[in-house]
Amino acid sequence: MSNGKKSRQAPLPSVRRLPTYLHLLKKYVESGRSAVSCTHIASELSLTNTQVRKDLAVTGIIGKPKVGYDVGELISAITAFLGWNSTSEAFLVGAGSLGSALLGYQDFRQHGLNFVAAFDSDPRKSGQRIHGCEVLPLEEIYSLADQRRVRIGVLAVPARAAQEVANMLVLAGIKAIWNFTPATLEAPESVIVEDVRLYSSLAILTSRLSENLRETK
Amino acid sequence: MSNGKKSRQAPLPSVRRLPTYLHLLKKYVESGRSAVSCTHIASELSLTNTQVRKDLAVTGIIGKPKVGYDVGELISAITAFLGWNSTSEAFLVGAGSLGSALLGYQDFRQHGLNFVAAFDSDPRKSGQRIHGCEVLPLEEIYSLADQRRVRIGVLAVPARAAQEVANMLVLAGIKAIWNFTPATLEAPESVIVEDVRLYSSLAILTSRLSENLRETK
DNA sequence: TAGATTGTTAATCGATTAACAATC
DNA sequence: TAGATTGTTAATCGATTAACAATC
Repeated sequence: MSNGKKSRQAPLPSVRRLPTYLHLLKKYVESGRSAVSCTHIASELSLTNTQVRKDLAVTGIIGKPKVGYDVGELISAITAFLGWNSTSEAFLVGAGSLGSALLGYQDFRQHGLNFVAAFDSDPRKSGQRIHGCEVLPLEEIYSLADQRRVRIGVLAVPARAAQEVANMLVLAGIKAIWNFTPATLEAPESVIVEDVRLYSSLAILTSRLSENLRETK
Repeated sequence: MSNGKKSRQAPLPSVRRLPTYLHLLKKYVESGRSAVSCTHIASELSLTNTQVRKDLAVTGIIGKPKVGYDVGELISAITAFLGWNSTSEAFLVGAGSLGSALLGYQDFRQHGLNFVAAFDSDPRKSGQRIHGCEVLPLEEIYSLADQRRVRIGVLAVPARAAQEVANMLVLAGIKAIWNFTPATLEAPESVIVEDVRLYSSLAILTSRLSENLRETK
């Protein structure tokens, strides 16, 4: 039952590591380095060279034995693979302090994300501009999503409002939701939901910390 | 060569999921539910019941066949396991918009993190208060870290300053670094480094999105 | 009691790591 | 040429899932 368009999905752990490689490679460009080997990247990031090689392979890059990879080519390959060579229009929902901070990330535009408007349920925020982005009442999501072809919704509302706002985004035709709330969202199969899970990261930190403290006691 | 204090480390993926369970359980408390089964949690979060059971087991909780787990007990067990039943003093470094947003997260105090001061290299920010937290010049890290027993450093500086500030935190005797920058940090074995990796999350989102767009074309 | 659920052992799956031939 | 490095196949490792006896 071999399906022709299977296209061998890249392993998620590999995709997650690609931005780290990209960050390192950009430093190399600044320092004038033009080629780099997996061995070198691996030792820099405390990984194994085989892992780096496999990760880079998912982007389709081809290296040269004995030389390694061309830094510029590698940057292009990763950037293209991640879809960071073009931008998608995005809405921010929830213009609180986290939301405002996200609007201020100028770097997002170089990483596929272009905020075209922000929304907030608080009427006092309507009409304000945050980092150059206009804040609008929630209800205007629908008309504006139509007008601009907005693909991404960034969710930075309080957890209890998350599902309701997610529903609105889906209804507005958004293709992907970047969820900064701790809520687990329900959405149709066709809509991509990516959870940031800040508290998962904090959980790792604090559980290891309290483990250490127990040990040294 | 069996080492008595091996203590069978909990799998990281399990630890990452615990906060999600906790979030759900707290909603149950509000709605008055007092017991819950793995099957129920699993269907709510689109996981398998075996996975939920294994995850909960790492906290040491014991359930009752036919009944499930007591919601209150389960909340206590997860909270204790993650070290969220007490707080550690924390420094924020980098009082930009992201840093300010983090200082505003009141919820962190319920999750083991208590900001006692913020630091920024910009002298114009010194003396300001952000969400009740005083902003101090970077150099004062050392004296203040001594004074309060500060365990956690939260890094929200620009990537190019990350390593330098991390070094300062280590020198100041910090036990764990929560790294919001995309930089890969070097630190002694004994210091816990937990990376938030916002761009890894964004990479998953945009790569899946551009994959979808290619398919529908 | 019957049936749902726990706790645990075994099977499966996927990612990481090791090994090695091909190459410039 | 010799040696470092790539690309790829095989072995290992750990996490997820399945199976099932014990239990209230």
